[in-house]
Amino acid sequence: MPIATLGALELTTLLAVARLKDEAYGLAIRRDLAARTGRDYSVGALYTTLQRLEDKGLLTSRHSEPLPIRGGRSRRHFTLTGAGARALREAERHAASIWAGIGKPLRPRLA
Amino acid sequence: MPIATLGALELTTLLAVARLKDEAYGLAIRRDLAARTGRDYSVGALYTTLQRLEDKGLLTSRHSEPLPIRGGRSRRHFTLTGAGARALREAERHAASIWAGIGKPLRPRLA
DNA sequence: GGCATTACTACCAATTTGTAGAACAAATCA
DNA sequence: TGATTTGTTCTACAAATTGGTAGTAATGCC
Repeated sequence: MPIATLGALELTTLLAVARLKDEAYGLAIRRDLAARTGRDYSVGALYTTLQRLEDKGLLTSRHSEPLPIRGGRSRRHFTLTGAGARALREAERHAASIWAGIGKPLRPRLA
Repeated sequence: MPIATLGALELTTLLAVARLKDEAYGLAIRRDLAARTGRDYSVGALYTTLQRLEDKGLLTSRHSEPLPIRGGRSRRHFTLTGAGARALREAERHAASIWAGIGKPLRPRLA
């Protein structure tokens, strides 16, 4: 069996969680995804993915206290686990590896 | 219509073709993939992918003359099309976008 | 209380992706 | 000629990932 390789949406989602830190809950992640990728992922697609990432041990979640704002119900906050961080480093290495040796015009600047 | 997003193997394959240039034919691509990714893709997986990429118009192929070496039968050589190059640039932008804002600690040695 | 808003769950459908591996083809070598 | 090497084609499938819909829950506002 392969080394549990991440799907495209899984990687994007994991990165969104890493980026959003304390603000990493479902709908915020969904907004981040939309902004980054230019497309809307359905609510179902997102939560399915988050759940799968948690099942794989790359994320954990906890429910927050409700907030005193309109619609401020409890949010499910996600955090990277150690394995999640490792998976990202692994993904990074993989990206660097497959892009290596590709000429400037086609090469990404991951700065 | 979204610009037919590339699968993981499709992207890796496309990059291998870009890198190998004149030496981009089936089995050489397969060796490159193995070296880059650390895993062996089956012959079927590779040619299926190459065929898909050609169907999508991202690659073209032509058969070479046989070579005067042992087992030197005609090879099917692949080249990037304009659309293929564009797809790579698109993939590059996408990668840059999803990785943007991710702190150094998660992206250790990025070439 | 009733409504709009924000958020998550459950369940299911469908597409995409990757796989195996045998068969076929053509070349040199002995 | 027959063995060996390199290379491609085919087919049919298995599994993983992604996408969608509808429903439920909690909150403040009026």
